[in-house]
Amino acid sequence: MKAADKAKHRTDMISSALRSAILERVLMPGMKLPEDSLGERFGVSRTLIRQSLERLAAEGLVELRRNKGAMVARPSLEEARDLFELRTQIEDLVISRVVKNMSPEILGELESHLAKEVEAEHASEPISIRLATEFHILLARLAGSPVLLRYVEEIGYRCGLTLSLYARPHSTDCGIQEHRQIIDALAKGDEDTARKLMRHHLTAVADRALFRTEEGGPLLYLDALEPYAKKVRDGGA
Amino acid sequence: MKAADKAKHRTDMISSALRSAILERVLMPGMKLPEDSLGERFGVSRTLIRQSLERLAAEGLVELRRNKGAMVARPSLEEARDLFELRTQIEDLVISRVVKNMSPEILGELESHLAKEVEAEHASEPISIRLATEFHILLARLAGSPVLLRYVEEIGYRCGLTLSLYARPHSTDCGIQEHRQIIDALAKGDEDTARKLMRHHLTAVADRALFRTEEGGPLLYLDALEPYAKKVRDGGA
DNA sequence: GTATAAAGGATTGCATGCAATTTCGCCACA
DNA sequence: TGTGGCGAAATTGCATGCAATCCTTTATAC
Repeated sequence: MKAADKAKHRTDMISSALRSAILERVLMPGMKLPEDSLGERFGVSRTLIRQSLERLAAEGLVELRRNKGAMVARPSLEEARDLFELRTQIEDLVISRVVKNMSPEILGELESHLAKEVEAEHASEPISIRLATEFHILLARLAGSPVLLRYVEEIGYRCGLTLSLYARPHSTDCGIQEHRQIIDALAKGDEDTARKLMRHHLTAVADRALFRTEEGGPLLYLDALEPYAKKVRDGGA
Repeated sequence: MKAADKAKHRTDMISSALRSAILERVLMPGMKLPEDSLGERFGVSRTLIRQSLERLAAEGLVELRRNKGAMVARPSLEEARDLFELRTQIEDLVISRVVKNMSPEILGELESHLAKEVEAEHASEPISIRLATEFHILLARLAGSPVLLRYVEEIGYRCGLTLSLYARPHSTDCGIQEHRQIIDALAKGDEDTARKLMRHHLTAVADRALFRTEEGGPLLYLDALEPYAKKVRDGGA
């Protein structure tokens, strides 16, 4: 039996690449995602592209209109509100589970991630946004419930997408300072404080998403996602 | 523009049919789901079957092992516990939202569903199980959050699947009496009581799933799902 | 000049074909 | 009799082809 039994395969890699491209704002909301062009760029046939798009559609990152192709989702303000509200409640569940599971290893993982965030603070904005999102996902993983993890991932991704539509450009979208405080509260086992901090943190992020840019209709598809495609074609991790 | 713009299409219908078959215990956990046979039975090609299976796999109803085909999921006891715990917490969120949205129409929908449950009480067991599951889903719909609805659906389905693995056969899996009480509490706007009742209700269901049947390996695929396939082939709703 | 209709091009929906992988049966051999 | 390996059958992974649908452009009528 190969060690690569759990090898992620091409569909997974393509999905990940597209997801990253969306979250890092290389693919903006409203952009069309034609199967042919994507297939050509990733070096696979439409079959795999279609699978990936359907997966992303299930996550709410892509809109899939019948006979009219896929495009990066453009969540409405109403959906966005719903999403952010649900997010605070779901992450409440995460917090209480992480407090219950708290251990040195867990603390270590959190610290290690925060270090990465600090390091990337002055790097390119998309990367710091991604790391900020991944902080929440790491927390969810540490909560120990696979299903909860999936939900936090999905909500987190969709909130990220929403921010790229509605948030003002220059917001440091997730305060590193706030992550710091949350970790400290968790380390002390202070569930209540951690909860409050998380709530405040998420509310702050949501509030920054208040006024919209009102950018017009569907943009044209941009093929500057070469870096994403390359990884997939090379079969790299 | 056709009125049938939102026409559910074949993949949706097949997914629904398979989901029903799983929840109504026509397809038991561990059964193999070969693309060919299913395609033949539903009158479509493997392409659509594959799409459906992937969708169900995303919901956790189907396990999809690489190069080894699909089978009805066999959730472990650990997963089951996780699922039931998460379920009570998620449905807490549902309760408080429904209380906030309470209105005569909503009450009407609840009553109307309960009537169906009462009517089917002495009908075949699979149908009453399905109706019981749908009570929770109806509540989630009335909560007004599409994402929350999806999560409740998924968790509910998976819990239903779990019950078909671990629960004793003759349990009236969801007390109609308990649904009755929950509706009453909601009607009075008594969030706390409704929450407690729901918690108790779900715990009761989960507890019935304590001792396992320990049925062996993967069974053989049964093609007695003709009724499900027929609807799909006829294009009926 | 505007509006409507028809033709052409582009894109998706679905089926099928071929190669790769796994599984199962069979036979040899200890 | 039990075990190991080899080969055929079954099944999935992926690509491609054709038909159906939608969008765009052009031509024609008012």
